[in-house]
Amino acid sequence: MELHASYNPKIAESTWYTVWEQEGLFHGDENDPRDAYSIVIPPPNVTGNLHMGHALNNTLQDILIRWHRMKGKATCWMPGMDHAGIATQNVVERLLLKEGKTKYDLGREEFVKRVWKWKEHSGGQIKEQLKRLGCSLDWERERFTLDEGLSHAVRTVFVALHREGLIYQGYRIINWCPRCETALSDIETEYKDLAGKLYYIRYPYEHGDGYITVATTRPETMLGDTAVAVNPGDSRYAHLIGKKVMLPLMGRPIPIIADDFVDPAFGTGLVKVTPAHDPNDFEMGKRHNLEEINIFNKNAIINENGGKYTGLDRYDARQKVLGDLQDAGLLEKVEEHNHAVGHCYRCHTVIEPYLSKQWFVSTKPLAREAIKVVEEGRIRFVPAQWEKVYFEWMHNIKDWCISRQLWWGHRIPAFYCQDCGHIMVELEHPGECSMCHAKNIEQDPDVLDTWFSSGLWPFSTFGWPQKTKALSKFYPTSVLVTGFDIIFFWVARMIMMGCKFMNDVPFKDVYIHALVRDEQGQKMSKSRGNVIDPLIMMDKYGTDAFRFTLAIFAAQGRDIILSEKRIEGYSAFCNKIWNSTRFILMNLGDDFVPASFDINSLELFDKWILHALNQTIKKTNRALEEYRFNDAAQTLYDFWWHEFCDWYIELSKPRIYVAGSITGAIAKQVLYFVLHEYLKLLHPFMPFITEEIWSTITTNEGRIVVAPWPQYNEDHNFENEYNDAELFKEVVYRIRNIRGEMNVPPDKKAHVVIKAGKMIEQRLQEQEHNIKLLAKLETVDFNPGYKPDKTDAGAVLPNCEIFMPLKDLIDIEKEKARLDKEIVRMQSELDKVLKKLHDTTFMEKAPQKIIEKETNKKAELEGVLARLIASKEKLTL
RNA sequence: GGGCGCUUAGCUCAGCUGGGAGAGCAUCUGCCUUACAAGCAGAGGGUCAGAGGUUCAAAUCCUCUAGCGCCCACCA
Repeated sequence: MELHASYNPKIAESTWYTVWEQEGLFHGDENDPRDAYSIVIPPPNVTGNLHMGHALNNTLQDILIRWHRMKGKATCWMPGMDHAGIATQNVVERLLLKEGKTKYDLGREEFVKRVWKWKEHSGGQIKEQLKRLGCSLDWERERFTLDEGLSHAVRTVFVALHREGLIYQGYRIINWCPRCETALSDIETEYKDLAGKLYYIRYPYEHGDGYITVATTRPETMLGDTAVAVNPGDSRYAHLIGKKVMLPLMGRPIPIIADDFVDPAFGTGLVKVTPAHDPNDFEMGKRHNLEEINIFNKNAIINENGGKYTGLDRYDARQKVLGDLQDAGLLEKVEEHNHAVGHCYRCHTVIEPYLSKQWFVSTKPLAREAIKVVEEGRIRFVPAQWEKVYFEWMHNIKDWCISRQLWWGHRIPAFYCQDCGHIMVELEHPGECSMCHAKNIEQDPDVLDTWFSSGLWPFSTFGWPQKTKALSKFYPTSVLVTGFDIIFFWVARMIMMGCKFMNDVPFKDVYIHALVRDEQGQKMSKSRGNVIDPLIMMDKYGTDAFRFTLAIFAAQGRDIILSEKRIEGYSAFCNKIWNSTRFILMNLGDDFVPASFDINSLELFDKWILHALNQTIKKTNRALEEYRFNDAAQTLYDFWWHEFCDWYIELSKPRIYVAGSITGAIAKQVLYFVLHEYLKLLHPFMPFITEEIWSTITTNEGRIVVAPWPQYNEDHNFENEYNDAELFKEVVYRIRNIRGEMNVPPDKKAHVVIKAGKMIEQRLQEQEHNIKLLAKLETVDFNPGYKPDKTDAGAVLPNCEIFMPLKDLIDIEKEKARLDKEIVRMQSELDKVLKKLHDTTFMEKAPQKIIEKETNKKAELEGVLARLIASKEKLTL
């Protein structure tokens, strides 16, 4: 049993993942009789590279999965990727552009082939990166949203919803990205407040002199105006209703109509109505039977309906229109005006409200059940505040535009008879028209919104619509771990689809974690230079340190700005674990055999550390149960470094250094036991280093991946011993403090005298050798009647006093200052306590327990203070 | 226009159901003590954004204010 002199993460990280995978330890077996614990991965885009968000998201999932695997659950973590319609198509289009080609040069079939090729070639790098991160995914089950099985599930859902009337085709205003050349859903449009302008334009009356003035932010759309509207209650314009104005530039008479939508207080109270390019105007157009004139082509270039502006880009058209209006004296004024402008969430181009025929999901009926399951607590959001966000959106949900004019994605299973126009929605190509039996059938060219298929992810991946064993074993999944940014896109859709098609919730908990700010994460990071690449971090500090940092950062909150310094700090922790293990192994000896130990033979600090370990197990479990990853990580950190290493290991040294001693044998067993148990506790956070060490210290116990999770042990509950040890630690700490403050270096021989009552004296006397060891003392005297000398430095504890005779080494002024500081601190503590105890309402109303506590504190502080003052007086004599 | 979150040590952040302010890094002092200098021991540093309220007691609960950030919303 031997380890290298310092921890090199690269060795463990290059070894273990392959072993785990080869041994099939990550596979979730649907025939496993044990309780299931399952998670589906939020499928990363095939375009993806592991970024900080993925790293956090998957680290947390891996912690949960590994934890439950060790707890003996039948665990399954479903891996896979998302074809990511727009995002992926954009990437490949960009690649083509480098060859000077567009997708149209290739044609649809060839283009899609290219995307597949690209996907096979480079799309899988994130898979390797997830392995690098240590994610214990069940790769045997890996799925892709566009694979045959999932595509079948998508068609099945589409057809079923269509049969029920929950999917329909409609001619409506949707959000159109002129760059991606596709429709988008409402939530795929990001609104940004931009500084724009409000243009006041004069529309002359059709007959006679005069004009009215309308205000607009998008003057170019006037080319498609088919009316001007006023509020029916607006007395200023009542007389105009029914009259006509002449649309400038186009020379077309349009009516003035009355509609409640118009806000008399905005602009002039007169609104130009462009039904084809504004959702409100569209509604108004419907109410008033207005003509819908589409003036844009799919690239937001003015089409043949735009008169002389035909062929101009929307912004060029805007300038030209404004110039012409100006020349005609029809541009009354221009005001600064901030307003929200929609942008494509993939390419950030300004979207255009665009009238077109699209497929929609009628979401209200699906939302009802999805709301209910959360209300009833069948799905729980953690932190709970996100339920509110969820409800807010679900209650106001609007129909979901699911058709995309892309080539990469699930082709919509709607088939059009070219002869009679009949529309058939079928799982497979119908062959002939079910109405006229013509064979001239064409499938809808559009594909489905990527999120349509991801909405089925929790059940489609397990084989649905087949009734597979895996599906019944692992659905509903146990928890979904994701960021709040996709609650609407994904979480809500999964809940709706799961409830609809599985008749059950897709997951029981939704853990929403914070968002990590990364290079994409926005403005702040780049300028501040705090961009952090997970792959570089893993390279520099090791995966375990990186994961541990993410976990300890994963407290509730919204933004995480990771600091590299902290990762570095926790890499030191890895080294600490490594070296402390090395110490243990060096000292166990070749003949060491792990064995259970007799409780009765344990010494004080054995019991103390077992008690502390026990508490650590309890706290870690509780924290993980509540998704408080940071608390769990912090608990594990503190225990190992500040309890086990700082105290237990140090105290074990004299015991184990004596060859063949009984006390040494016990200490060795305890050292081994604590290490053995602790590695398991740490494993979900740091899979690699723990497996590496585990493989060295165990035989015939299998991999730590599947080792039994430590249990809280009632027999290891040593409250009294724990308190005794804490007293001892306090004494050592005080002596060290004197040494530090009075500049007594370790090589200077030092002595202390402890003055205490019989009980305390006896307890400390038992630990005399340990006090000497840890405070580096020559001697410790116990003398209840000790009269301190002027040259003694002292410390006062509630139940004992410590003196360190310094003779000529003493610096009286320094010692005075040290005591003064202590006196001031104690005095202010005491003042606070006295204030409470003198407060009659406090004495009346505070719980007895608190009063007792304060009373004890008072006595304690008074005693300490009196002795401190006495010590100080001695100095001045 | 609604809704939400954040503001705690120089920096990055913890602090669950209200009862003696914490971590990592940085800083200062002393140590290469045979597991670890990626270390050991000690120290300094915060009227917990501000104001008010509830309470015997508030970093913690409530209200308001300020600053920062996010989400939602059809005001041209």
